[in-house]
Amino acid sequence: MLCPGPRPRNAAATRTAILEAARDRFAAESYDDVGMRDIARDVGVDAALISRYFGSKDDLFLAALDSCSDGSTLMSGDKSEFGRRVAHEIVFEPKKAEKLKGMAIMLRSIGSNKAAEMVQNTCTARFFGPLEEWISGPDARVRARLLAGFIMGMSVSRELGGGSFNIDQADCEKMRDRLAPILQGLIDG
Amino acid sequence: MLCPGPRPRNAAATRTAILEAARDRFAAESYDDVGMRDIARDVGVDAALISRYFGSKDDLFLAALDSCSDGSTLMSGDKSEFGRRVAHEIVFEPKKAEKLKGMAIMLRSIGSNKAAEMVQNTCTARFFGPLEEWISGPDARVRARLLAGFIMGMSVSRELGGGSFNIDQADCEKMRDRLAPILQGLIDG
DNA sequence: TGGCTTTGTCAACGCCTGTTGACAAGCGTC
DNA sequence: GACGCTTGTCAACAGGCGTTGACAAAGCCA
Repeated sequence: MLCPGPRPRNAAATRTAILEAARDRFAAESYDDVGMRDIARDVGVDAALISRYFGSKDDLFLAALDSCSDGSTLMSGDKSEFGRRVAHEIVFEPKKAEKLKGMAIMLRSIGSNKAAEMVQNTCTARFFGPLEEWISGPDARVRARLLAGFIMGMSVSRELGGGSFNIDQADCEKMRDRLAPILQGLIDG
Repeated sequence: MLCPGPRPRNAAATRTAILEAARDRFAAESYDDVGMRDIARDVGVDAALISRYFGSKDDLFLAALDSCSDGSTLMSGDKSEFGRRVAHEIVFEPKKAEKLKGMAIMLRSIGSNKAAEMVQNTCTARFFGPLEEWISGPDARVRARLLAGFIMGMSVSRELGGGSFNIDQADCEKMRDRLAPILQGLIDG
């Protein structure tokens, strides 16, 4: 998306472009691996401009995290179909789902000392909390934690497999069909 | 464990001490966050010595990973008790379990570009593979992936909660009791 | 047109990193 | 004791990082 010639003067558009680039970068690489100059290059802008618009790298990271849709989008739709729906997304639409970009960012940087606290706070406020409320019923907190753990765990498992589960289409369907009732069981109580 | 005065001349012991310190560091912090000087300070040695003994930081990381007991220790014991045993360890003995230190290292650094490939290879060779073999039966690969995902996911979930599940003792027991049959179900087929 | 603010670029700073080669001291052997 | 190998230390390097302040140019307003 880089164009020759000077960048048009449009602060709002530039700011948005930076934020989007940051979101993509942080969803694909860890906090430490993402450099201000990388993001700047994506946008076609000087790295100094990011500092001016967003303050520090931490602030940019938080802004990127906040700009993602929260876990509540995961909870939209029929509650009785949650298991099948989420299992399908996990197995067949790994990161295409824009709704999970926030989770991708958190998973990427959970290991980084500099980002851990920000990630934990965001996760509690925008993922664990809403999920727990939405589930409701007895032991909601326990079930929410198990649910969140399983969902994130499958993402990690795929990541550890090098970006895919390394199984064929038929096995993917089997995985989905095994996963769905487990997730649904945690929803139903 | 730092002593005043010069370090006694004992290459083997020093090498071992470096390896142990590296293992602990990498299990607690990401590849990027762990510095050669940090490890050196833990051992009470100069950072240059690590380079001489282990080559590069990558080599040290791999050596630390290799020195951990592999996933097979997770599979020791009665297969029919796997669910209860592992669920208990996950909930009540998070990282005390030395047997999971290798997994801790992998989880810490899975997000880092520089460590990702090493982690993926190690994980496949020493965790996914053995688990898949051990499970056996129909859809072993699918069940192994789900199992591994769930186990790791609970570690991530705890990490995202700031190092604990933030639930009381009674809820911990409930979590264990819900987790156990799910894991066991994946073992039994 | 002349000034003023906004928007973006550029060069540089200080800091931290992994790694290297020269140097010092311990220790066994002749 | 003198040699030589081993073990550990020290200082320095090159490279990358986030951030800063000075500067250039664009657009707006009088």
